[in-house]
Amino acid sequence: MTAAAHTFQEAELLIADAVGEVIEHWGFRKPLGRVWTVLYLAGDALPAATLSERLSMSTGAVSMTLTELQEWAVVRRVWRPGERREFFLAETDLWKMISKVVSERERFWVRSVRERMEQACVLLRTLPTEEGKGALARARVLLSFAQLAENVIERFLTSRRADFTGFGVLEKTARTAATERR
Amino acid sequence: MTAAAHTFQEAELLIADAVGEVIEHWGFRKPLGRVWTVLYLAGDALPAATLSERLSMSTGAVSMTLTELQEWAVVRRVWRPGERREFFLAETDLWKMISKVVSERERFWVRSVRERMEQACVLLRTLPTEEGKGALARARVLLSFAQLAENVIERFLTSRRADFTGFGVLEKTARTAATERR
DNA sequence: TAGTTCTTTCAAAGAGTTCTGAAAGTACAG
DNA sequence: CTGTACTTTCAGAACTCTTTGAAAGAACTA
Repeated sequence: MTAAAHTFQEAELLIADAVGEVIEHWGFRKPLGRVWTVLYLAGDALPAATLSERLSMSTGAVSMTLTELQEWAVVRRVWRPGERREFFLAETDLWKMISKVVSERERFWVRSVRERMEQACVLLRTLPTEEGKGALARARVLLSFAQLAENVIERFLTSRRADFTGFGVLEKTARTAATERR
Repeated sequence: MTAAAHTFQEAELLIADAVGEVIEHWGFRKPLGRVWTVLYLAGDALPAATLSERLSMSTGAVSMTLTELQEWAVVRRVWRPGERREFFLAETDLWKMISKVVSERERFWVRSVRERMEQACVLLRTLPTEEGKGALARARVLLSFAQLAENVIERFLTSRRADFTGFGVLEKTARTAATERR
């Protein structure tokens, strides 16, 4: 292997593992982030064997991971004329990917939390005791937090990027990237 | 047990489990959320035995959970004159709690992700190949996302509540009860 | 001091999750 | 149809995380 190829794979692994952590923090398995990252950085479709090699994963693990990534529409399968094996290509629109997960997973989850809190408030309202009244007041605070979260998600999904405009690193940096100085 | 007490505990468990899930989603153990919730809803200090009873947890689990909650300054220990056992009281300022976690945990974590991405970009800059240049461009996109996240966190911590003003369920309902401003 | 009551600790059990790799499945070429 | 190349599946292994409960510890009382 050339020195350049070695450097490339070092950087690749560094980013793959970082993304793996992020994605794990978000409730997915680490390998999903790692595999997606390798495909994303490649900028081109790659066969499963390459992924297995570069990330030291078994064929089984790669296969399962690619299946899951395709279910989330974050990777897609492509055919190469003349090639027998299949290639995999990463989705590149990050906002689209994030929206999809928020919309298909977070949304229902937060709603269920909010609903259970409402249900609990209904129960607490029937209580005449001092303890019951106090608990109701506090339960309502928690409920309002759940509602806040639901609102934020709803707005995010309609506005496509919530109110992150103004935090705007993206607008500037994504193009020029004057960031890594060392 | 009276009917009212039964209703109370049903509601309590409903909320405790919902909060447990939320907190688990946020990377903590479920029992932390459950125990905190019981204390919070009680609005008063409670002995460990009560928690163990109401949440069906072993004494050991309750003790460990309370220790962790105290480390996060989300519960504190209270001494009652004439009582031999100790009582535990929930912190009620939700924003304060959230800020603390973001500040002491998320902040460093996101920074480490961003740093690794910068490091990877530095490596990729040295590559003359087409593959290397393309990967660098894409790595910079990921880096800018990490920077965005870091910015959001930073702003959240300085503004105490990010730009959630305008999503404002909280202004109506919660402010009076939960959040006394600083 | 000894006795009582409550709390903490931690080794081991238990539960849950993820990965491996061999075998089965699929698809294509000759 | 048969052989080859590749992919998927899934039972079991390996691993991680959590909880239990008994014993040690601590704090107070008499």
